[in-house]
Amino acid sequence: MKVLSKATIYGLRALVYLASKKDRTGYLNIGEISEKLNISFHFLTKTFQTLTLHGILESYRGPNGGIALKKPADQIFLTDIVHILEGADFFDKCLLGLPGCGVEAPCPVHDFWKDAKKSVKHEFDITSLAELGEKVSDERMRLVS
Amino acid sequence: MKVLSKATIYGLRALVYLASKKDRTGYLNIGEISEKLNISFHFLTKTFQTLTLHGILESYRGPNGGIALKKPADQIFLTDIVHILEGADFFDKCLLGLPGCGVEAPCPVHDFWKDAKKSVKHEFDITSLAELGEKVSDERMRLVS
DNA sequence: AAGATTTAAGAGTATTTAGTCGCAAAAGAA
DNA sequence: TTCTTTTGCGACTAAATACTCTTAAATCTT
Ligand code: SF4
Ligand code: SF4
Repeated sequence: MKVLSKATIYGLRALVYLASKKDRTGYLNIGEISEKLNISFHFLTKTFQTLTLHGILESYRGPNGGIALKKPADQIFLTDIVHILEGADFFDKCLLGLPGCGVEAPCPVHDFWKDAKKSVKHEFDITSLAELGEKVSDERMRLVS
Repeated sequence: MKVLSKATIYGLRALVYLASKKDRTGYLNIGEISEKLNISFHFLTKTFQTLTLHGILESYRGPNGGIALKKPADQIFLTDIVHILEGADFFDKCLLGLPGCGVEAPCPVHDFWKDAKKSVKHEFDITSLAELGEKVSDERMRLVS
């Protein structure tokens, strides 16, 4: 049950890492993040650019530059990230790949799939980067293999 | 939230179609299925071969040959299909792509993701091809765009 | 036995996703 | 001004996924 692309996975891991460093002020260096989380620097940079473009991050070039969350971490939710990195229709996809999920005649798995999506979406809606960041720092959950 | 590959999607659609034709006896022609469901013949054939190899289907060559379910449709569940076509670890994947889901230190989304997977798995466990096939024939739900 | 039908199998191609590289642009430091 | 640091951006390469095509093997029909 792989639901997220690598770009989204890396972006999320990096954002949670960022949120877990809430004490540190200023910008966080992308090179450092990519090293700590063992993610390709250039690949991560591209994802960050997308997030910057969409108002999740703020970036700054030059010495001591880097990225920072543009809003408080408790105001950024998984749904926001996923809609940006996977597309606005992320939660509107048919399990059987049929077009126009929900709008036209439903496919035979409709009955349970619409509920499953709804419940996952709800979790994504209420889970903030702040919450995940705290879990990482408090309960030493891992972000890296 | 795309969770299934095209091979699995086509395979499932075809199996449900097959189950919906429970009145028809003998083997069902792959060419007919691919035409009715608008799926590439050769692509579908390969998926069917995998399913035959794993005891879901029975195939027969020559005139009036084709495929048929090897077991009654109410004894084949979505979990069976998905484990064959997507891999036995289908329900053991980390949302953040970390290895060893559940066995080692969990990732920060563990709390809700393990429940989400469990509940989807439960639905896959109890949903049979017979059930889906009946929905297609009785309630004219669609299997094709 | 010869020919037609239909699945099996494997090679080949195209598209998407993932990852890499090089250089331009912004900003600070010397 | 010149050099260094660091993000922005586009081109390039690699790998995985999604098809497509050709030929072989099994089976029936005549
Ligand atoms: S059925 Fe469920 S999955 Fe298929 S189209 Fe309707 S909502 Fe989407
Ligand atoms: S956390 Fe959830 S998703 Fe991540 S490894 Fe543990 S169970 Fe898997």
